[in-house]
Amino acid sequence: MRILSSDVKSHIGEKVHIEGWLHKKRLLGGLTFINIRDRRGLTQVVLENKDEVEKLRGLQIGTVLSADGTAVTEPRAPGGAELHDATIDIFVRVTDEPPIEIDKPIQHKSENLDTLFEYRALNVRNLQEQKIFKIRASLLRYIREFLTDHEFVEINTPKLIAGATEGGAEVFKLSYFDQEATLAQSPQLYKQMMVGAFERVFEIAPAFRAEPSATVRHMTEVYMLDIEMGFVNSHDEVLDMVGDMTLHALGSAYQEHAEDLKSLNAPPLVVTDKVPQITVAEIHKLYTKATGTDTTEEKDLIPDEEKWICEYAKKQLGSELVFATHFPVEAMKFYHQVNPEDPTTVLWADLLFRGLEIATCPLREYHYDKLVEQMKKVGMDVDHPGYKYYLQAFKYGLPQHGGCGYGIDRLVEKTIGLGNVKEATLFPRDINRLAP
RNA sequence: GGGCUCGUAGUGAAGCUGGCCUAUCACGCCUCCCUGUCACGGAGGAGAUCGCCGGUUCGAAUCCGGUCGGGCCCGCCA
Repeated sequence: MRILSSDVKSHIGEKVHIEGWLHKKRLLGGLTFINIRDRRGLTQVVLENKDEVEKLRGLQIGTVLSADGTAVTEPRAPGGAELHDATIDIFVRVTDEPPIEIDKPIQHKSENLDTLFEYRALNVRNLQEQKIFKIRASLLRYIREFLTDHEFVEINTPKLIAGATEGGAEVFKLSYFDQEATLAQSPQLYKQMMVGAFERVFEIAPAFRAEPSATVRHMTEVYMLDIEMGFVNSHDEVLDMVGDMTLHALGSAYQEHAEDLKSLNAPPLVVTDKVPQITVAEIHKLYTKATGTDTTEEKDLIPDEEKWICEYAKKQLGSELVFATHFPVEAMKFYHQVNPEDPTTVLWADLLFRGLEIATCPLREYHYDKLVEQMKKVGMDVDHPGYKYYLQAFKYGLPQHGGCGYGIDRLVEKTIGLGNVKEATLFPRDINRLAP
């Protein structure tokens, strides 16, 4: 019966059987230590019998094996327990020398990220590297937990779609039998349609962007959390939901992974009970005053401004999370709702975290006639199959609604304090990389 | 797409104002020694036509041109 590494200490005095990968060997002459890795971590096994050590001759790290031995308490052992009088049994012999070392910190210097991804299948065997993806899984779990608790229904929408969905980002085109199809840049239109059925929906899925961006914050395939909620009376209701969800996910992950985050040099989390809001116009004003670079004419926030306002929010407001609200109407998308109290702005906010935009959270235009008008204004074909089914939902009744498009990769990157969104992604896709 | 920058054993780096480079170091690998290691330690060893092509030169890892491949910033970006 196999037991796992973390359970060895609860079987002291018993003969136990463990299975895993050879993670490290240290031969000290008459005494040999090996570390066996399983899904929980490492077990130190002591081999004193020369025949057992000889079984490992020529075998490399990664060899799959089992060990049978007596679990003993040993203060000198990592974790306080280890296996003695062990015999080993080899399952899979690995004789090729691995191209990278996995028992030492994995290089994350930007110049070496290419090597990181080249050997991704191997470097996630590094215990530190694994933590990134366990934390990612936890963040997703807490997000699902929060949304489910708030009566959101998780949906799945198609990624193969007919023609252009919207202006903006470039789409990937592909042949679909005798038609042309595109890969979805976002589930935007579908999630809005589903408000008509479920009121509250969310989806966690990849989105595809054919932008030739070569930066530390862009990929061509990104994991998006999309949320949409109906019957909202104000933009703040949406921002509160997204803000509270983020606080729940971050707070819980920071608690669950306190040690992991510390060992990854993640910065301590500085947040308040509610995510503070600052208008874009105010940010431009503050930034211009502080740096001398005039951004008051910009319609969006420039990258340096995003960094600056996050520093400002942390120092002045005690929060590393901040909403930049009221984007100017010049930057609006056809489905955004113009601010009824100030037609020069739209009810659209971006959630910024540690210097980076991680979510965009607008209130939608929900009146059929107004929406059609806004679409026609930007030259969209409302009869195109990409839009006509979307408009059906509005024609037959959608309440006021809003939501967000939320970059999961960016959230993970910033939570851990990594420098590049690709480091938070197992198999990143960018202009140059399509494999592994 | 524009600008800048980098390419040297399996990995990470040094050398790069030309010759002392027959290319250095660390980790990994191989052999041997070592009974408490945990980035074990010690002795020895193998492993690189210095991304590729061409040029300048008596001589190129080093200078020049081209090319291929990375990276960073800007732009683009539901």
